[in-house]
Amino acid sequence: MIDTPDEAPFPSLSEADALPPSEQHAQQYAAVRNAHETELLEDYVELIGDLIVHQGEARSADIALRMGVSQATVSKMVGRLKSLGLVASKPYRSLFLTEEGETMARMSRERHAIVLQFLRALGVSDDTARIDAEGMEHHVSQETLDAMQRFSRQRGIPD
Amino acid sequence: MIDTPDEAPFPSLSEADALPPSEQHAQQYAAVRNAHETELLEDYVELIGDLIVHQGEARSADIALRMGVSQATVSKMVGRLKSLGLVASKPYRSLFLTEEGETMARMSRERHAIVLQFLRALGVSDDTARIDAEGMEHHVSQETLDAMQRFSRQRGIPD
DNA sequence: CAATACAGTTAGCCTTTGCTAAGTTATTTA
DNA sequence: TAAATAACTTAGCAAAGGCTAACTGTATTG
Ligand SMILES: [Mn+2]
Ligand SMILES: [Mn+2]
Ligand SMILES: [Mn+2]
Ligand SMILES: [Mn+2]
Repeated sequence: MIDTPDEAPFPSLSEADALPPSEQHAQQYAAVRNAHETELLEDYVELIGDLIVHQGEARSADIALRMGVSQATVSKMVGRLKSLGLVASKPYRSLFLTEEGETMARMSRERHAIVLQFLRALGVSDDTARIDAEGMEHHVSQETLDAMQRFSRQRGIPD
Repeated sequence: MIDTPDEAPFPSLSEADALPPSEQHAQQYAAVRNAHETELLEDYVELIGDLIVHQGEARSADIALRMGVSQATVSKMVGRLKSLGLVASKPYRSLFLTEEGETMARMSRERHAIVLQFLRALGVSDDTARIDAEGMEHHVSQETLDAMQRFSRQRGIPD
């Protein structure tokens, strides 16, 4: 049997980091699963809000086009958004955000903008920054957002 | 009908950013959907590799504990990993990574480490950095990884 | 104003990712 | 070594998020 000392004589530089305690580890994954539950809702309400601002109204066909999914998929998702009280609409008519939907949209938009600006300030190209921000935004805590904002303000491109 | 000028006389400072062209916008969301398809696979192989290194073997019960899911969920996922050729095992025995699994685990682990180190270098606390890195890692392009690594090396905590 | 085109919905299918409950195999210990 | 415990698997269920095909309603326009 190979001799396994209780404590290494000195820590090797190439030694891999130890695993975190399992409860903490589990919490990491739980936070990710949690984010996944609201991600799409956030992107939908954000997009609906943006369409209302930029095009005057939010129509399912536009959402489908911009999301890159079928209209049927949008229709089903809109049903879910309505049942969650985030969106209001009459059959065959365009979409509106409820108060709650507006709030979620505003928060998502702000968070999205912070992440995007941060990536640009880091030196990432615009196209890549947009792609990465679309996914990263949902996995960024307030603490990290604050750090990003500090960084952007300090050495970022103005505006 | 309301008069809509072809071009605004001058850009307002508080004007919201225009929406990206719809094809580009759709590509952003497509990239996120794409990342979601491999995310869990990456976390599983990474964890299996880590367990083998740190505990000598990877057992389903450990994975379930660390992932924070039921053993049944792990069992089903392991079936998928095997069918994808990432994992090998005999019924009721512990798990091994195939060559392909090792490769995916190594890449995931490296990417994960870059993101984690970067967040710490940005000034984010360890606990938060771990949580955010677990989700962000799957949505970070090579270009962004490079930028993160540059930043960490330049003003990061050494090691 | 009728025909057509466009927009929205519904039905039915699939995959992924989770769960619980019940069974099977392996390991530990009395 | 038999019983008990722990580990693993299987079956069956559900929700989320995709799809296509078929249908219904709205808007345009000849
Ligand atoms: Mn967004
Ligand atoms: Mn997004
Ligand atoms: Mn990881
Ligand atoms: Mn992860």
